[in-house]
Amino acid sequence: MLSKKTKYGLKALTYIARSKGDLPVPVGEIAESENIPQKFLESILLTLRKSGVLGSKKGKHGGYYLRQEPTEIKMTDVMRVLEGPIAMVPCVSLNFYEKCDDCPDEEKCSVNKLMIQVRDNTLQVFRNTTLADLSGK
Amino acid sequence: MLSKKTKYGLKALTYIARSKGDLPVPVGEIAESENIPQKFLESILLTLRKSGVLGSKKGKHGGYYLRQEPTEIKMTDVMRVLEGPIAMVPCVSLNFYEKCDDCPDEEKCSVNKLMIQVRDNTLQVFRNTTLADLSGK
DNA sequence: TGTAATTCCTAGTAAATCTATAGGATTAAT
DNA sequence: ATTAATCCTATAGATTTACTAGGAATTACA
Repeated sequence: MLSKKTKYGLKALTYIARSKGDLPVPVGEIAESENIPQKFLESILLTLRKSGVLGSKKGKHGGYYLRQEPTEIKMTDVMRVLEGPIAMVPCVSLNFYEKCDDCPDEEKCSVNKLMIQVRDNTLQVFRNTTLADLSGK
Repeated sequence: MLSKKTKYGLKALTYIARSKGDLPVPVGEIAESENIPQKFLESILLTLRKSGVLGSKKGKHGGYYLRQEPTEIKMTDVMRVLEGPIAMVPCVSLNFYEKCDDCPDEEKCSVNKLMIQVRDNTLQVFRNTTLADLSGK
């Protein structure tokens, strides 16, 4: 299941991508428009900023803005920041690999084989989708 | 992330599919061989039985057995029993659909569109994979 | 210079979910 | 009878999720 954090994050990014003008977008505006608890959204946008997806400006007329064009912002990156590993098991994760403590031999593990397929298919979707696709730009 | 319940369940099913002979397979044997806590595995196999994937026989020489050929047991069914919805958001689930309480219009929701693609790709894998593929039979 | 509007940061908390464990009742083979 | 299994209910500890609280720091602008 997708966490609310990720869902809210994606909606907020979409909102920012669609917003007109050069002014950074304040959290309050996004929260109200997208029905997201403001304080929660604050913390989400903060992690997106720390990961380099968003930039921010403090103070009056401050807010958040995209650091790249929507066409350059890939879902693989966004999803990894918000949701964590794309793979369903760590032993199949490209960016967050971990060996299973049960499983003596990954090569022979039936779950491993199945989850590699799922990972590859999901990855294909996220690699071929950018924020521009989400926001219709 | 895949729950341990699902992971253990898949491993157990694979083990049963690979086991020779007509005798039902006792939980203790699977638990030991696959490094799964026995009591936990008991409850997992119980839900697989209640859902119709497994049959069981009580008492001495009892245990669990497949109710269909491995080639007939699809991952879509097994995953739905063990893990629940295949979709990452309820508003995109075929078998467990629920409207989002935030989102006023699904048609216009960027998350919705993206998750439909992920769902379809994942579904394709699970529909084309049976227990026979996992167990190498 | 002061005030309002914003991000930034740390901490905490209530609820849900996950991962089991406990203890026995029931059933069947020998 | 004894032994070896499944079946059933309850519960407990750990982790994660989804927030909330409170205020410090920064900036625009009157």
